[in-house]
Amino acid sequence: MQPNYNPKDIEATAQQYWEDKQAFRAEAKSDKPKYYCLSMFPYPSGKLHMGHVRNYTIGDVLARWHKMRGYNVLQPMGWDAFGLPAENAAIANKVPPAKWTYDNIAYMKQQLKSLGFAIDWSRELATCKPDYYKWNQWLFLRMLEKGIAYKKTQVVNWDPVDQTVLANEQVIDGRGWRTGAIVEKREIPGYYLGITQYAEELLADLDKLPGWPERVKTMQANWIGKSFGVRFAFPYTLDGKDEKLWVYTTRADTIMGVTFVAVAAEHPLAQHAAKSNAQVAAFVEKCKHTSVMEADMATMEKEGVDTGLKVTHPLTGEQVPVWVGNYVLMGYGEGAVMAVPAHDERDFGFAKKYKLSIKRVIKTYDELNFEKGLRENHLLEPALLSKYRVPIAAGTEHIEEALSLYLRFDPDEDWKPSYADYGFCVNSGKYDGLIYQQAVDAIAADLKAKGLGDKQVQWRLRDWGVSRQRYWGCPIPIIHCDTCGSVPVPDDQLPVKLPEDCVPDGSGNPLHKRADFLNCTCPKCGKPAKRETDTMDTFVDSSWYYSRYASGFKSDAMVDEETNYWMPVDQYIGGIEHAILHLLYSRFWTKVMRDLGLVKYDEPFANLLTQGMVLNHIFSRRTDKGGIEYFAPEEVELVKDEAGRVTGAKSLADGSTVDYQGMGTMSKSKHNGVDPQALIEQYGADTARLFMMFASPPEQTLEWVDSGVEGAHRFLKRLWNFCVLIQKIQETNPQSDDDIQKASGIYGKHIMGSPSQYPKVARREIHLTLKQANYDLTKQQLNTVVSAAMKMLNALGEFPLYRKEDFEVILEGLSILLRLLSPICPHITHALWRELGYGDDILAADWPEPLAAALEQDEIELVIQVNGKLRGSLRAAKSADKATLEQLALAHEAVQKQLAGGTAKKVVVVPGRLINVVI
RNA sequence: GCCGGGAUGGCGGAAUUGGUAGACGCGCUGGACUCAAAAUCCAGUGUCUGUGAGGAUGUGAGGGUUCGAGUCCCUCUCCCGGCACCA
Repeated sequence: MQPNYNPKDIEATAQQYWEDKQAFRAEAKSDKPKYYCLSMFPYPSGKLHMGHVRNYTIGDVLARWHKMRGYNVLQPMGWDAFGLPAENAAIANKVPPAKWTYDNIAYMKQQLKSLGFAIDWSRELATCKPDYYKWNQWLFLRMLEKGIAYKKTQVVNWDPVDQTVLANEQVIDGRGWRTGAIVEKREIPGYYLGITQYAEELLADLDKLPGWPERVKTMQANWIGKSFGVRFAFPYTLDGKDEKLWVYTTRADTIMGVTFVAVAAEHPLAQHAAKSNAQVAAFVEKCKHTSVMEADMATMEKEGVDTGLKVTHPLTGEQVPVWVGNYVLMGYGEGAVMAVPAHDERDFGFAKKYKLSIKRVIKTYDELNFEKGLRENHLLEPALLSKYRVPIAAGTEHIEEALSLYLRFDPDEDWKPSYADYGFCVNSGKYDGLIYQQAVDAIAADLKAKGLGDKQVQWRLRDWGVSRQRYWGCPIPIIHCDTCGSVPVPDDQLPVKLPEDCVPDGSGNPLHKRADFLNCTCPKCGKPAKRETDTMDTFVDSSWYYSRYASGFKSDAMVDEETNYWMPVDQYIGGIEHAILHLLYSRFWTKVMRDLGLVKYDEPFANLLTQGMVLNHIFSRRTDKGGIEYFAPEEVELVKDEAGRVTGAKSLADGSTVDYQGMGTMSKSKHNGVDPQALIEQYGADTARLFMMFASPPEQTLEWVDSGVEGAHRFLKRLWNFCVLIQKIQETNPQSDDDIQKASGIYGKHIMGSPSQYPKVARREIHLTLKQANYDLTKQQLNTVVSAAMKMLNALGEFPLYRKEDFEVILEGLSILLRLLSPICPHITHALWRELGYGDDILAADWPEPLAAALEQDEIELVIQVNGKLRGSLRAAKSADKATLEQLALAHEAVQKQLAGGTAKKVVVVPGRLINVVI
């Protein structure tokens, strides 16, 4: 055994051992229960960053832990290899995205291997390979046949200078990131996948996922957004023709408070008004430059203009003005909304801004309760006043004043959130007094009778637009023929291969210039035709890779029967940022595959662990052109205020000022990723893994700091040194108490306390800590598993070897410690397990379980509190009953001191824990 | 803005789910070893107060429930993730 811990040697040796034994190859034939452990595959951005190390170490710990507990484990790995960064790299370095991507994969694969992950590399895949993306195309064609895929117009960001479509990420404050040009909205045709056809099932099946975090299920449910409302129409006459303006609302109870209607700029009514009204025309034009992003839509200044047109209120018959609003989107719902300024915050602000009338039609339950509470109590109670936040002195009798303060509805003042609360109708004619559901029922019935509307279920979820006007993606298998229109590529001509030698230059899709790709013959009529140049959203690639891993990689089928053995994934691990889109798309894709008879499962991921993001500082600066550039944290010097908070930064290169953007996810595009390579080279993979797991629990956001790496490494060195010592003692083959004392160097020295108690205490500590660690593993709280291993080493190291049998306690404890630590630090534990002669392969060892006999104790310590404050403690027999404990506590000097001769009002005894004396 | 989550010493975090707040580690301070340094080992370390035993105070802010609140309830502040073309 080497006297010093040398991670380079032992890690290489351990990895070679696993390689030789093909230790992580998964076979679908097994008597053992299966465990499919999957970490989200990486985008090959160039180098791993700490988020990857965190993600894959968590997965590896769980995979190895299950392997040791007797499961048949599959842990695969691959590459989410299509995407925008490859094109950006091509623009910057003039290298084809394919070459850049394959080089990155090679480098990152070697990085992953050096971390010692228990991956079955025989199942590696890359989504940019034709044998993979062929099946994207094949399934897309099946969806087309079933009417799940279809074509319609989509709105995109258009950079007028580069003449190209921009991703949302590439639009900074309404301008193109490279050109600084003001971005325009453009409508172009594109393909959509009908995920809304599965909305009901996607929502309902969340209940079949007990192994998912509640927060993720809540987010998905809110995203799908099932709502029960009323769709109805405002009739109007235009150019002598009777027309209807349709809207949808979930608040039909407020319909009598409608004072205007707002339509999108692209709505036919707005378009009509624009023809004769220059003001409307100008506004419609201006709306072309508003953002397509929801976050921008929600925060931007709400603006509008009166079209001068009027529609008829379907129930009152009143004439209602029609406005164009920049906050109404043509693509969503009807492209028009009813406005009830009294009970909707957005409408309220809009009405006040443009001096439109506000009509109150709802009185809330709170108002009713408040009024009732006041009248019944006569006196104003503080609790009631504070609950309703009425600024009036408590205890007075000014009931009418309090009522007027709370009940006052004043459109001249600011909006109050309570205006949007549910309640009962007022100022609503025949509907007065009806509560929400009654009012909605009555109003829907009346509208239906007039043929102007009905109840309708609506979803927030929209169909999935999959067309991307980009080169580095999976080609959409469509051929455009002048005679036959859009024709699907026949199955036997799949895959439509993407040429791998293009170099994008930022001005549109290079496929447009590739005659060899573009020109083809129409499969229907045989005439010359053009290929579709749009490629698929990369979320398509990641929507089914898990089922491909789990199958035999057949060239003649998307998946095979093996997928039904491994699937669903038993543990999926990935960043919380994927909580909605990726996970929802994957669930949808699985259900489509199931309906096509390809797979037999409804849901792809049985258990989900959402890893917290690894954050680092973000620094950026505007370029001369108005675009944006990012600086890596190592390129700048922080500027801090007196409180030590980061306020800005300076470039180390030229001392110029750089903007501080706060903390954010490590990413290639923001240049704030930390490469683990230096860490691995200096300290080894085990230290990197240990530190990452110890830093915080998996689900928690982690702000990157590397202080503490030393500590993790120190622990491994201490462990190594301790094992060296133990091996030396072992080699002396001690036969007596004297032998063991001589070997451990305590012979003839005085030992404090009673040496016979030490092994018992240490052994209990080991088993108790193991119990906690095993429990933490089930909770996937891995940072405290590391603490447990540290505690065990502390316990073993503190304990003097006095009797011959004490050495057995050490050997037992050490075997527990090594096995517990092995999923986190597989290399060092592999080496030590063999060195100390426990066996050949720690992976084949049984997982340790705490022994009841080691945990037993007959006396326990109880805490004594007086009025909930800690005042002392006492030792009592484990079997002592409540009355005995109460007597002991009352007799305790600390309690006597507090009582000062008085008597206790009450004594609370919590068995095994504490006694609280109330005086 | 909307949806979801978070906030505990100088720092990362722990707390058996309402029962001893600060486990474990980092950092810092002091000491041992050394010609010296590194490494290693030992001791201390929330804050205030006290020579000391001790006392007071303390889990983002404010209020509430309880014998007892980091944990439950209400209100607020700040931070992070997502918002449909980053992946």
